[in-house]
Amino acid sequence: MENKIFRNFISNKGLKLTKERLAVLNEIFSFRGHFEPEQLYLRIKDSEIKASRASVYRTLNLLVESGLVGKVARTEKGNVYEQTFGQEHHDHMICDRCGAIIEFCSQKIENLQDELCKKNNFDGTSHNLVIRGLCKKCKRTKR
Amino acid sequence: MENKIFRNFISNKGLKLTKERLAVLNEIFSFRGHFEPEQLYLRIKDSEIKASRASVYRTLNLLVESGLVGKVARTEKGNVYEQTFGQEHHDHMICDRCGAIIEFCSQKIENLQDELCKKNNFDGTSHNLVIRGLCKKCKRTKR
DNA sequence: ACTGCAATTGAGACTAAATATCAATTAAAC
DNA sequence: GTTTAATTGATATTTAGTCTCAATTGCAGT
Repeated sequence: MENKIFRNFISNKGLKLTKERLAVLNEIFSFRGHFEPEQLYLRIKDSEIKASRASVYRTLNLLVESGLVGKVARTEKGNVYEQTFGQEHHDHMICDRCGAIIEFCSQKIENLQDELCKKNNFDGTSHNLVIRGLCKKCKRTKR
Repeated sequence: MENKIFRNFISNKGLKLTKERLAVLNEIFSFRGHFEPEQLYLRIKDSEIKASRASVYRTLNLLVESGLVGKVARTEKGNVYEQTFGQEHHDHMICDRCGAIIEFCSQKIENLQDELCKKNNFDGTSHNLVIRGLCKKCKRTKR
């Protein structure tokens, strides 16, 4: 399914469907959860159909543009991504010490956002909410 | 006022109140709005009491720790900061077409976030909410 | 299937933000 | 004033991500 969407996206943009791009797509959709580009590259480097670090980064940008992948956040260490196709919307809490990511969703917050958009005459299409602080574990071992 | 808070913070941590640290503090509180470390360094480099790039970065971290300065976001180019002392908290809507930035604040959303943190045993210290879409003007002139 | 060609790849160079190093300096406690 | 640990600054280092460019490859047209 994501495969079809990607083919469509590529073709609409007049780009080429290369094995490297498919390798990146498949690797990302072979698991669930968050990932960083470098990790992704290391996985692909050891897989059947390989792709270089440059191609991984390039494809990642295409996938974000296509809507199949989303940028969760930019941390001290770099970008964190996740697949967005077929996933329910959710927001994130990120631990500043250990980097743990907690997902949550709140229909109430969504509703309030819609309300605020109306009030400001803004046609909202997406949003990104990140709460930072210390996770359960880290707040126990302060400092 | 921020001066006093900073002196307190420094003294409580058993650190030294150096002219370089004061130079950074004063430079930041001499204007309002967002800023990037490099810009800040360039301003300080040309001011009366100078500080090196390294000291600017080091002091910036101290100021964030003290709560006088907040990290607004981490962009592709680096961190963006703002003074937080004496400023009201706000979130942003960003227009995908013209880049317009609309500030808004909602106590209801803040409260819901606090609630969610409690529920997840998360010690939230800051949050960042960005809503993207089309602003008033741009949604009128659709495509 | 063959051809032509623009898009793509990969290895490594490059960029830029931020941190680390360490000898010289300095704030501040006594 | 002396002592001492914290701080500074010039520079080296790190690291995520982009750029370069010759070699390769997908694909449209025939």
